[in-house]
Amino acid sequence: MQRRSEYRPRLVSYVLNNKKEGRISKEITAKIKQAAIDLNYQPNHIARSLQAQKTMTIGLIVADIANPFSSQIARIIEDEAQKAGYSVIFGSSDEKASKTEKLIKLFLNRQVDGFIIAFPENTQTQAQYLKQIGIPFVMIDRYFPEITSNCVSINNYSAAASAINHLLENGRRKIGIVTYATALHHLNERKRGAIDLLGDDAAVGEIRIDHVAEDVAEAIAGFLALPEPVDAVFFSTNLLTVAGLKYLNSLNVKVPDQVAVVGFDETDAFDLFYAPVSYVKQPMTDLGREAVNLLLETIDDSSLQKSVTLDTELVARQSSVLLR
Amino acid sequence: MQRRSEYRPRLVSYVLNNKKEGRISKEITAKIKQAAIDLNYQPNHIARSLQAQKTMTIGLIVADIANPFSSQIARIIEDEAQKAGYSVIFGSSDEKASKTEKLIKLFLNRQVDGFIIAFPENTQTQAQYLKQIGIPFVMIDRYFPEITSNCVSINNYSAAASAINHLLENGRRKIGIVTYATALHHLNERKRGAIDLLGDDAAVGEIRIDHVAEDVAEAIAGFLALPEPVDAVFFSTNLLTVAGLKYLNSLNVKVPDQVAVVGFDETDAFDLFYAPVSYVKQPMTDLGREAVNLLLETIDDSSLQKSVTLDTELVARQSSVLLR
DNA sequence: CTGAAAGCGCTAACAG
DNA sequence: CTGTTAGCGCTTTCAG
Repeated sequence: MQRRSEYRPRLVSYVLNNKKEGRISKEITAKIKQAAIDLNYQPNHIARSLQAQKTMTIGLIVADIANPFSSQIARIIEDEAQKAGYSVIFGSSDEKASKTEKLIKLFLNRQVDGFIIAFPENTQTQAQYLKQIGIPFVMIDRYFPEITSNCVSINNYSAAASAINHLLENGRRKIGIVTYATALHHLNERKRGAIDLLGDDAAVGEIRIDHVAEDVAEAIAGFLALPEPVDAVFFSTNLLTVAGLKYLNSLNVKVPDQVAVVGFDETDAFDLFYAPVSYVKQPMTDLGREAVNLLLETIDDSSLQKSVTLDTELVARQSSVLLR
Repeated sequence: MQRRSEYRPRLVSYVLNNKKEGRISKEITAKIKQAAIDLNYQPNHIARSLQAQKTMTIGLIVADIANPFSSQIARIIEDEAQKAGYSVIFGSSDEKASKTEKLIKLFLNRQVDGFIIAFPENTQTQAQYLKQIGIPFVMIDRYFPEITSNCVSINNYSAAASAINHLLENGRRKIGIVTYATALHHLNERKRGAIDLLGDDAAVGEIRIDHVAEDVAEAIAGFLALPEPVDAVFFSTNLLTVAGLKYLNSLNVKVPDQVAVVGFDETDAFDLFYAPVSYVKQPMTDLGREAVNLLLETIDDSSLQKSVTLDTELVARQSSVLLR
């Protein structure tokens, strides 16, 4: 941890950067390297950051790092960033605009080189602010159609449509859709993708994010009490899917016999359900990788403006198979 | 983002620190604060860190941030750290000593004020090194009995014992134990807590961490092929529990009729299983909170040496109820 | 090729 | 009360 050496000034720069310019004789090079090892020299990244105006740090803002979707993405981002020498500092927004704003300020003060953010509702201002001050950032998962900026997301509309089509092809007639009551565009695209295929036949339950269990129960109870009860439910989110399955269990409704189910995102819970749950699988690895790469490109060329849209895969299993 | 003001030098220090010493007249105070707002002054945390020799950053090293146990802990740590003005930089060790070493070096270079680490196997050297250089750190979840240092963990021995006792009380006679083949002390304590109650009656399966599905299947198959087949299985980890349940499902073994199950740690999957799974519940919030608090205390007083051991709770549900 | 010096933005110390 | 200065550890620049 100590430094102090007879060669202070350019030693560090040399040892670390192998600079061509200002070449140093081979013997002194060796001597310096040896000295660095002997003294267990450890560069002070902070000092370097201050002078370079670059911290090699990415600020990651997710909804909640404890949510599997967020943490899986975080893991990929960690790995991908690390390959390029970047570290990741993270924060959870809890879907709150105010927390998002605080985290952005904080990370900005900490001089992160760029952001990867899953923006909550009503944070257009924050996105605009980042654009305005010209700091590199990429929106992941969520995005604002009215703000053109770097963005990595899935094709939400067709992802939902594929789930509904699958249910229709498997003989389901009356399909319930469970989604959040939200202004989040990506979720509304999922809703639209589903409804466009169903028209008036669609039953829609809109769940308040802070009353998930309660509202999901109410929505499904409503679906089942319809004159023509639903024979399938599509959930637009993993949390909603889990909540929905719990409620169906508590009602002793048989999946898929009475109600078929298609969920969104992957979780172990889907495998363990007595009828393994069909779901829309997001390309997590690609999402994370593309986000980091796009950010790094933007750090290099701040004028960049690119949108990456990835396709999903429908994993069909027992929870939605054809009725016999 | 720009600074530049007529009051450069002590403005910043004052505005930010509200220092008592070197008091400033009220009017100039107001003027300075106004100027800070007008210029949208944002302190440069990096510069401050360099001079203060303090980054207000905690390095968190977990096994894998994508694992729910890690990410739940990370979330608590984030919140708790934030209350004290700290940010969290994280890395996943993948249970590899080499990755752990790299991350420690990296975070050290980045001048973190302290570490919270879930040490993998064979990283005693790393822990010793941290002790030796005198940087504050606390071990979480995992620890080395031979290294006295700050540590927050659960009482693994009695946690496992409580699970076994519960199974015995519910009429189970032959209990299988599924755990990792590992040098990790906390897992071996769980094993010991279980075996001490069972003696020769225990059937033990030791799973290689990189062959979980395969080895779990083999272990359980073995349990069931015993002259006296097991009527219960205790899993020492959430990943093992999930793998075990999947395999039992594939065998069409009925839980709890044929085999009772107690798992470790919580996950949504346990709720959705047709027989909600009993499990040893770790006090996640307390674990995270204590870890941060202990670290902060150690940052204040580096001579501190404290071990916090927390108790677990057995959540008994249908997967292990009394046979009728 | 190698020393010396400046400066990144901040805070602490020391004079006015 | 307020202005000036030095220095955190690094890299870049400018002289030798």
